[in-house]
Amino acid sequence: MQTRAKHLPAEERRSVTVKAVIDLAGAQNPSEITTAAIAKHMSVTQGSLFRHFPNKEAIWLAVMEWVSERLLDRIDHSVRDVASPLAAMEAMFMSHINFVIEHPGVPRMMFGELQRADMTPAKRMVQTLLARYAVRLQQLIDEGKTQGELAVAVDATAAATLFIGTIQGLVMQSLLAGDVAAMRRQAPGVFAIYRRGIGSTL
Amino acid sequence: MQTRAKHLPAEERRSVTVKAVIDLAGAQNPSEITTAAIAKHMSVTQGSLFRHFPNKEAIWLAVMEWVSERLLDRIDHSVRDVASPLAAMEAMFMSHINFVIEHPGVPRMMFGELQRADMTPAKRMVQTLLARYAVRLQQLIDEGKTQGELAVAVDATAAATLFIGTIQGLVMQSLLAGDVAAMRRQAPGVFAIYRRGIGSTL
DNA sequence: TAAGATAGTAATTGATTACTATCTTATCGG
DNA sequence: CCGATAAGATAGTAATCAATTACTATCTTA
Repeated sequence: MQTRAKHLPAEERRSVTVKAVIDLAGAQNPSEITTAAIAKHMSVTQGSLFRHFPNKEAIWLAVMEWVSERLLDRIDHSVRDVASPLAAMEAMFMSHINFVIEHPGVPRMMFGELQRADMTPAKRMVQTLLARYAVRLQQLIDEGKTQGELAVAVDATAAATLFIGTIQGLVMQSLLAGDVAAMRRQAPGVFAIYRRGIGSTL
Repeated sequence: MQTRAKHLPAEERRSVTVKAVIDLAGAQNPSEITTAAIAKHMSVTQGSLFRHFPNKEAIWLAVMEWVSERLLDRIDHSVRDVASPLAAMEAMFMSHINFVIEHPGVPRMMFGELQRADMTPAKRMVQTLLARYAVRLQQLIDEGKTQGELAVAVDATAAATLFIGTIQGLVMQSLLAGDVAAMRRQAPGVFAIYRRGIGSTL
């Protein structure tokens, strides 16, 4: 049969490619995603991918750019109009969790990219994303301390590391259970412990 | 020149192979470690590996068996003779961190194995390891509650998830910084927040 | 010390990988 | 409506992968 793939404008095709990679990463080890698998998932021949990307690395870079924009947008939007720093951190946490539930492959891709030995453009993009993420966290932590919501004695760097780790722990748990939605169930309990750990009041 | 590799007993050669994989995993994405790279790292030809392992998967299984034994031994030993459950958890945490610092590839291998789509023997071994780990944690948490060190209101499952996540967060941070030893510096601060989050007293 | 068992090498296998050259078809501006 | 061009298919490439082969060196032991 073999129907020919729909003729898409280049930009749109690139966007579809990014989406395909994110989909596939939700079901397997991201570093084992082949260009053939990507092409198959979007009903296009393998060779045609290279009409829109110079090489595979460029595909990964595009994916991480997509992730950076969407994730930062999401958490920024969730934090807006939340006066309390602690409540803002919780909103940031939950919106991040929701993002991961929608795109379970994302944390795997980021972790996988970070452990590359060589410094690829995609790896640099992940580092930049996490740096920006950390800036937002530090800011909220500082505000929380001055407003008295957070214990002044709290190590801000450790608090930021643990915030990320909290999410990583939930991701690991969802991998273990083979159930992504388990994250949403466990998230409030986990954050409650974290909040208690940094909060000023008991 | 090419000196011939030393003639080793099979068991010893398998042990050397496991060590080689763990070494390599500390420096690159574990899922991209080839049999050729393993062989080269232990100064043996690629094909000779298959004298001692039926296939690559069997090598991975052996590695995860090694990890399971050593890690559980380490944490069990660190917990022994510590009366306070909370102090025991801290000892467990620090010995785990030390294990990871000695073998930075281990958490990457475990995470990578967990996200395999198919159920490989190695993946099952990781699941078993984490299940045993969780048992030990739950036990300490329960003891902590009965002894009054831990807040009874704490969600035990969430506390276990966060314990693992705390370590994952430190691993991620060390990947970002490209500095494994950074884990040891940050570990106490991170655990302090965790302890405050589950402890009964402020 | 002869002979079998064990552990190594070197070369090659088919499969799979990212990538490319060439041909074909769809889309769009004048 | 037509020609230019963008986007697709087809069919290759060299490199690399895990695994296997035929053969050799080195232990072990009767």
